[in-house]
Amino acid sequence: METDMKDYNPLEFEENIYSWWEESGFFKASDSSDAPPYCIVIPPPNVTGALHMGHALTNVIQDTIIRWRRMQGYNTLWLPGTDHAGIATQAVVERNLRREGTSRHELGRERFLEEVWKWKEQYGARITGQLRRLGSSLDWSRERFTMDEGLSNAVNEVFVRLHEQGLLYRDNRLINWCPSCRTALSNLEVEHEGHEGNFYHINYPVVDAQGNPTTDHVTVATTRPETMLGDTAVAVHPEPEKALTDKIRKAEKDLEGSSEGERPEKEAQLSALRSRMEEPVLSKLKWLASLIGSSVLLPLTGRSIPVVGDLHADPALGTGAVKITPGHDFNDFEVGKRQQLERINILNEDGSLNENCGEYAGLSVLDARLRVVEDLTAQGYLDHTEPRDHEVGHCSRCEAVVEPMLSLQWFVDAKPLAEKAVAAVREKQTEIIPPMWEKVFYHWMENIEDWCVSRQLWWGHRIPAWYCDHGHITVARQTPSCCSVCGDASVHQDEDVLDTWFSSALWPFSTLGWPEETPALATFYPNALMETGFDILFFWVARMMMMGIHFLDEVPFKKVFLHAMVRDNEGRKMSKSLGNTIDPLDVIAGISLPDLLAKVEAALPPESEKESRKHRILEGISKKYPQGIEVHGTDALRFTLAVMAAQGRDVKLDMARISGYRAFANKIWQATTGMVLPHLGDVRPPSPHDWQEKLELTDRWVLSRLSTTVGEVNDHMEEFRLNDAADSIYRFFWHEFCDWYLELAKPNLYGNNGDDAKERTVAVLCHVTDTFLHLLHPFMPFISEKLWGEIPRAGSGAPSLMVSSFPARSNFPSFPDAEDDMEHVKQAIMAVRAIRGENSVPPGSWVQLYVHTSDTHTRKVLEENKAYLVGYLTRANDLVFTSERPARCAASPLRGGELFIPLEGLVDFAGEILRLQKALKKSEKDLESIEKKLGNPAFIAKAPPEVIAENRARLEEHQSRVDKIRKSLEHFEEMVN
RNA sequence: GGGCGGGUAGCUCAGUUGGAAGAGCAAUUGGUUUACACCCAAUAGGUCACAGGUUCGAGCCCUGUUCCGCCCA
Repeated sequence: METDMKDYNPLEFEENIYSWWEESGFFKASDSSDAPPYCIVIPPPNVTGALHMGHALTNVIQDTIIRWRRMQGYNTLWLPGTDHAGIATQAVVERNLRREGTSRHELGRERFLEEVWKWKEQYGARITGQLRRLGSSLDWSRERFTMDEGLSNAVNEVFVRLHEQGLLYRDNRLINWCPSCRTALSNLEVEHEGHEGNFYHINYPVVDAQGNPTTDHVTVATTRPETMLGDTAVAVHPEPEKALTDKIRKAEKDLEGSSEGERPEKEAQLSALRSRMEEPVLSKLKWLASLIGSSVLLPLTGRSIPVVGDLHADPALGTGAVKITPGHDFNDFEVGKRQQLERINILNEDGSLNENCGEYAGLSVLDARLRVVEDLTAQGYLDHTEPRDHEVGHCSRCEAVVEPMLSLQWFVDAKPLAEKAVAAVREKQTEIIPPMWEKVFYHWMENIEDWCVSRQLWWGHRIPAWYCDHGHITVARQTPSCCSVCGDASVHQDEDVLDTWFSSALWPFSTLGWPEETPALATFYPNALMETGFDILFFWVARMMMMGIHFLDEVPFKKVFLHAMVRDNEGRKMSKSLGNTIDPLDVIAGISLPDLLAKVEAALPPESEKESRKHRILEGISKKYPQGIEVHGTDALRFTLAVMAAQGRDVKLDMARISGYRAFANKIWQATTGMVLPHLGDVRPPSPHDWQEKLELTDRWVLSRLSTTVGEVNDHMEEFRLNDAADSIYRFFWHEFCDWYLELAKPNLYGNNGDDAKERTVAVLCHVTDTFLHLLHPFMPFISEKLWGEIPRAGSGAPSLMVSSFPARSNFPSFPDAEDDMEHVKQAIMAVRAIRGENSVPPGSWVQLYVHTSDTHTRKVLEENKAYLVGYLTRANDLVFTSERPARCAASPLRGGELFIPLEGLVDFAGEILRLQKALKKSEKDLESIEKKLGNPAFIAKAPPEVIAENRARLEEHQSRVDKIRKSLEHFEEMVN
């Protein structure tokens, strides 16, 4: 061994190894292999972002699965790429332009797009760099970007075909509008949040046949009084009495079937309903119904608007009358369609009030709200106000309040597409893991609404639709020379682009060459797996399913594995504006506190540039990482994330946990470089199979444990239980191989047990290490590759661990008898250690061991392994088998015997008495519970025989333990007296 | 309002058809014996949120209560 391998320093070799893998072409998949295909396409990260821990988690899970499958002999393809992320990217570049004192409008479309491409090149490279640093074995020769030519063709093709099939249309409808991004959004891009607000009750005077206000009025209530400027009707229920009667009947039935706990609430609901049937409420509702067909005066505007009868007005709620604003409310829009009401748009694109609002034009929504309320009060129209929380939609990108607005946009008719996707999951053509997400998937898909796909942006796939001066639409794959309807040559293309998710929906097949019939597509579609966070189940998975099935008649992937969200250690979602995102690279390579602070500050979005908030965020970081972040290496981070892959919804990241697994990596390094490699020559030692006849108990034991571990790892991986696989690996290596086998091997390696013993032990060490490194590789690719490279092997082997064969269960023997016998040896050693520890026997002093046993097998095992029971592990100089209890001894029960250590002269006996009393108490408690169980006739009658037998054996064992400890205590008591 | 997930050791979390409560970190005591102090040995620490139920047997299944979180409307 060279000296530079003395310490585990991951930064010294991780990057070099990655470059070597990549240059050697080990990541490349084949389009023409006989091996079974296994393909994962990466969920493309946002090109202008930087990867955070969430991305690290998803990539580590995918890479671990891919590496395992590759080693199993699959033709694996893990396809990399990035997403152009329309709104997000455009916003970042625009912000940068503002800083430079210009804007996209000043630059013009073409030059602006050049700027965005520059950003894309710069930040795209940063992301692929991060992916490489995480060890991701991606086939970089197939890297894709959603706006590549091929993928753009796929987008056009899909747009045109959907249009031809009548599944994509243009319409003037109510959409979600972000006044800050100045674009339409889909429902999914709006996040709802509760806000404190007021419920304003406003009186609309009834007008007579001549159009003059009367003294009567209809009261409506709203949390958004400014929208009244766009009201075009007031709706009331045409048959309030009947509606209430139906509701009461239903509530009564509901009450009958409800549980004790629900009862009070249901009773309250029922009595509230009944009170609506009492006077004067009922008369008031009936009077409202009688107004249908007449009109009310809309205050502040001078307009008269009709009173319409519509079931949307609920006689059980409020005044029974509701204002209708078809231009700015989704429910009202539907009422407006039914009642053929006028739609008035009251907003400009920037969210201010437009010319339809008279004197309020130009005000922001919030200012208008204040002014409207002020004027209503002054003019006596405001009945009263009460506080009320209401839901407000926010843009998921910029957090601005989203406004429902009338707009001409493109929509996908999603229902028919969704039906096929639901069927595919029901029929298990695609399996969702964990299965609890199936329900969520079904619920969303079965209630899916049309998808608004046009965006008023410049960055993205320009909509392949052209308009002529006569208002005709031409949708085409190539730029048309004239209108397809009237032949007019004056056609111009739609200015808008498509929703980013429109192109990501095609990702599982557009990346493989579709619509061309490529060999890659034939080989790797459907993909084997889609692995991603549950938060984009709808954005990605659902839409990929819809598009994949629709255009290729086959599901895009056979399995969907959804992992948890990474949160900070307070359980908050990682977000740049909170400043709690961690760059995985900083965990890998470490970062000083000043550097970390500078980095976080630079990443904070401009909204956080307020000093106080910024200060708070930075202070939090200083508190959480007072020393910055230490070096952990990629392998430690990967192992931690793999262990955390099990969690359902949240992963709270704990730096101490990562350090713990770095210690594991160090342990692997130390054991391999310090205990295994130094004993290997230039030639690989023979396999333990060649030593079959001469294998000792300890050898057979460790080989058997290894075999079990191999089986467990494979089984857990099949079920996507990465955490259990990682745990098996960890426990075997540290707590079985290192804690026991390596220690037990020392007499053979360093002592005078002869060449055979040494060579045999080296053979086992080499074999176990080699196999273990294979198991470890998918989880810790770097350290495993590095150490494996140091083991001598025959010339014809694989060039790299990553392309060698993963161990299968059948390759190794299992020795159940050795595992059982080994327990005798371990038990005896642990007993000596416990006695020494608990009695504070001076570490330097040597003791004598006595074992009393009448069981011949126990005696044989201990005798044969006597060499391990004495010596440095126990600091015992001899072991003597005795038929009698020696005097003045500490004692410990063994299975099938008892162990004694004379304490005379070493310590006083008080400690030993205390120790025995504690042990007795524990054993008695165990014994009692087993006796109780076996004493129960029902247990004997009904429990399976093997469970009964197991408990009988335990009873016997505990009984004997208790007897032995009691005798020892008696012995001491006699002695003391 | 509808739905989902969670409450297990001081902390972060495992616990796969119900059959002896686990890991890591932290803690206490002792230890540099020739792989490792990123270590070794020993020890302590849990009414598995609460209340019922099913069962021979419940952390796990059922019902209810409560607290936390998320999603949808």
